[in-house]
Amino acid sequence: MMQDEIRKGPWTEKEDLLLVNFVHLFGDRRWDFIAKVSGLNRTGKSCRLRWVNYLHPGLKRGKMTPQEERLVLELHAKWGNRWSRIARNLPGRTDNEIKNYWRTHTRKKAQERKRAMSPSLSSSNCSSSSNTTTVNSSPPPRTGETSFYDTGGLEQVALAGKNGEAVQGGGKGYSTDDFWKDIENTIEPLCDGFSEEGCKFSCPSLASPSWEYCSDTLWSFGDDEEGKVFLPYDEGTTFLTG
DNA sequence: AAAAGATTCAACCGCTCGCTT
DNA sequence: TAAGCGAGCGGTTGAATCTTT
Repeated sequence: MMQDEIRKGPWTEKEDLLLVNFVHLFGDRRWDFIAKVSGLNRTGKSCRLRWVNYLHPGLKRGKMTPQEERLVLELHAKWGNRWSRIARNLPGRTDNEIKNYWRTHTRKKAQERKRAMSPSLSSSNCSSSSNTTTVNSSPPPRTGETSFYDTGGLEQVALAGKNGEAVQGGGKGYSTDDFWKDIENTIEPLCDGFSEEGCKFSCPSLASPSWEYCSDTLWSFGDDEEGKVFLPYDEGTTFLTG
């Protein structure tokens, strides 16, 4: 078969599209298999990570909302560094994202504390109670919160996939929704006549932006204990687990 | 306008867990 | 029951981007 030089490092748009297609064909479980048959020259692990952290259609990108921040703090206080567990209670957020957020958050706090302690020992600053919900630090406004993919980059890739080559920039006004519809269209021909028992996707369901579908993946709730969590997510959408 | 420093985020690594044979 | 394999998780790192001087 192909030269099996395992690729590492950043993913290209082409690889992304390829991966998305194959995940839709074979499901998001058999990563090793997908890695092999796709010809990506990536490890299954790498494919999974890319999918989970970046390509998954249910992902919310961009800044954490204050509610999410609060929830992260609360859950972290409860569970510690169980990022995936915490992530399960924040639909659209990945463990990696939360982990990164937490790191940033704690570092910032540490710095604040240091600053508060060193110069004048200002006693007024009692905000640094170990890990409770005193959140004064929403992440700094990152202008240009839009990445290539935020601005429809991946969508463009999808289109590119259709047209056979990459499209640069300017993917405005093209929603994630549209993207997944596109993907659907892109891969439908592939699905046709391909009956792999592992292909648990019926293509038409792909476009669903909400992807509650994920019964057994990313954001399945209530796998445990005090799992009843109110999620202040999305115009009043309330998830109750248990 | 350029350089330096700080921050964020994507990706890799190693370990553990769970399923299958 | 034990061994092997694949998937998932948490920690860590390095590149890219943004902010400040």
